[in-house]
Amino acid sequence: MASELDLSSSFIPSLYKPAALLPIARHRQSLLYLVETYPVTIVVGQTGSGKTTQLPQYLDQAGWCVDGKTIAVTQPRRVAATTVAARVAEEMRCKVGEEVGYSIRFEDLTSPATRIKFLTDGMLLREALVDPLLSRYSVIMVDEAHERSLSTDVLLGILKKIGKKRPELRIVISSATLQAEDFLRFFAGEELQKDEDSNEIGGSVGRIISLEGRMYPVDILFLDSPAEDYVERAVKTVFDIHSQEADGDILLFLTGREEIDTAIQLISEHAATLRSKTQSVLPLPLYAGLTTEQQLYVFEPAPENTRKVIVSTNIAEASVTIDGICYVVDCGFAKLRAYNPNTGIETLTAVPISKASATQRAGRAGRTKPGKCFRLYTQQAYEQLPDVAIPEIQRSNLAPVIMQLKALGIDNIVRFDFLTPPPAELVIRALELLFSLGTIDDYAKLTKPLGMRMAELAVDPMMGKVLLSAQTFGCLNEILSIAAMVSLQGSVWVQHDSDRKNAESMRRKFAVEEGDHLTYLNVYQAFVTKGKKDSKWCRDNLLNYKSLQRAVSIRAQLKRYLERFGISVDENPPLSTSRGPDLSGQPERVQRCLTTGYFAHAAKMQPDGTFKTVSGDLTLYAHPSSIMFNRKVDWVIFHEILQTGDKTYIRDISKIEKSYLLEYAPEYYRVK
DNA sequence: GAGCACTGC
Repeated sequence: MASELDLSSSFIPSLYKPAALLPIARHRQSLLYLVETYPVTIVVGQTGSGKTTQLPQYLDQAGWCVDGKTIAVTQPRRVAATTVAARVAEEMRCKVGEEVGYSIRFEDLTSPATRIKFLTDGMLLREALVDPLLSRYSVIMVDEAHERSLSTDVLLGILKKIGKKRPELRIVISSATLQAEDFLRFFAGEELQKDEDSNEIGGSVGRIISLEGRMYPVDILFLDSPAEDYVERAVKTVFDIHSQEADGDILLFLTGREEIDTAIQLISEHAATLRSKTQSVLPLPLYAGLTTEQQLYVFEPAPENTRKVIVSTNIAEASVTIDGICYVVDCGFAKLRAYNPNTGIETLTAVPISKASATQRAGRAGRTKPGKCFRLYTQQAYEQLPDVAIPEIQRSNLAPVIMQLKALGIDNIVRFDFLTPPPAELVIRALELLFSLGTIDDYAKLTKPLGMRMAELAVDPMMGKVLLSAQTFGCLNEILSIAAMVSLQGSVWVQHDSDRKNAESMRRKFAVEEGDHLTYLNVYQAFVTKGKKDSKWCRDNLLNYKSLQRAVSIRAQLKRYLERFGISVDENPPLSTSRGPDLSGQPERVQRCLTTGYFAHAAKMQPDGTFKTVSGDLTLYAHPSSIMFNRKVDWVIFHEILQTGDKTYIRDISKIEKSYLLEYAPEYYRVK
């Protein structure tokens, strides 16, 4: 899993530049002046400018942490928060957790001495639940804001609100060039003016400052005419580079696992035909679905006389940085998730990337010396790409976001100041779901205590409702484990293409007739008892050790929340599933309890083995990863619905009785 | 018979 890919400690030395030599050092005085003078500073800085590591230290030295205040620096990713903290701590000659610390879910390495704190932007939002004005921070720097992640966008809206109430608070936004003015305009509102003489933009609210990066030039090359098959064309390009260009590794961007496997295969086949005298080629896959060990190969130096060709998804665009890349081959596409508010279905499809993405991909070739980027599309096609991708907030299921905003005291979602407002249909759909779950009332206010508690739990609203119903069904212990397993999002089993049959029989060992949820419960129970939390036991059973460890942490955290609500968890009653002795009708309780949250995700199996939604207008397929794949059932509820290619799949499926739907969602199913 | 990338005290 990418989130567990923690390689940076071994790579810090190569990234090290003496701080005084970083381009940002020349701008120290101007930066401090801007932060001193204006509430908002937009820092445009390329890779290697040192903004993330140096600016917080300048601010600390300039006195922004006197009287016990802290500087917060947010990151969209956990790995970034921990590794940047480690580097800054080293520069400040302290241990992580002393003057410099970080805070991410399950790990809080901060202390009363901490003056610079790195944290995920999601984490800062959680802090705002307890401290709505984020009063302990004198400066809040939002790094990588141009990525426009869901939580970054929510955070920016919240910060604008807080800024009005705390004029002394300083907000620093780090952004790519393309969006800097949008950010400033957002914070400045109508007050922003453009000075035609100096071409400077600003007002009393803020200013933009640009820092040069430490990048080498990258030559961009386009195709003369469009490629018919970009995977084939990519492989041809790789070998053209190999035979005609100087030493240096190649990074090839494709959209997904299937394309990557095909390309690796083609490259291996062709490489075998090369004359033995020439330098050889080593193709390596990189995508989030690989295990950590498999991902680590891309960081190892290639053997002598060997050129690495890393074939990667978008993960190498921003999340994973590999040194030594001199050539980038860019297919021009990426798979993106989108949410259809009319059907409530998520889609995962390959779409053309933005100009900003294309620039970011090309930049991956210029980290160690001048490089080249081969774009597998025409310059004309490039000109037609959108400047930036549609932000997540405009293409996501907003139920969790709206629940969070309401918990932060923002009840009027329509009037909330978003950087880019989400489409009305998304907001309406989310409000409808929250209302049907009992999270909000007729006035769209969070209900007490249900809605308030759901917002505090770190799970999506449907599962939150299930957790908060579990006590009345007498299956809280089981639901806690199930909720933790479902939040692993499919990473319970490791995937091996080689022995698909074996994988299937391993899965069957844990399979439960009632469906995926109780199967997960079985796996979890086996892991904490028989498996003794043992990595070898996991390997033998093709289970993902790191994921299951994570499930243990998530479960413990959820349990702590529930106990804080006064809901006690009895760990003792014996578990029973259809595999074990059925002592108390426990599977049925779990099935009933799941229905209280997932009634809107119900489907009925047809004679041909496909499923139909309650309204009957959609044909759904059980995802092949489900225990319900190729099985006979009647009614089911499911966790997720996802359209890929021309089929719509449901995942994490459990059997229910039709009567449960009417019993637990009478309003929702009133007329049917 | 199959899946882009992230995240939550």
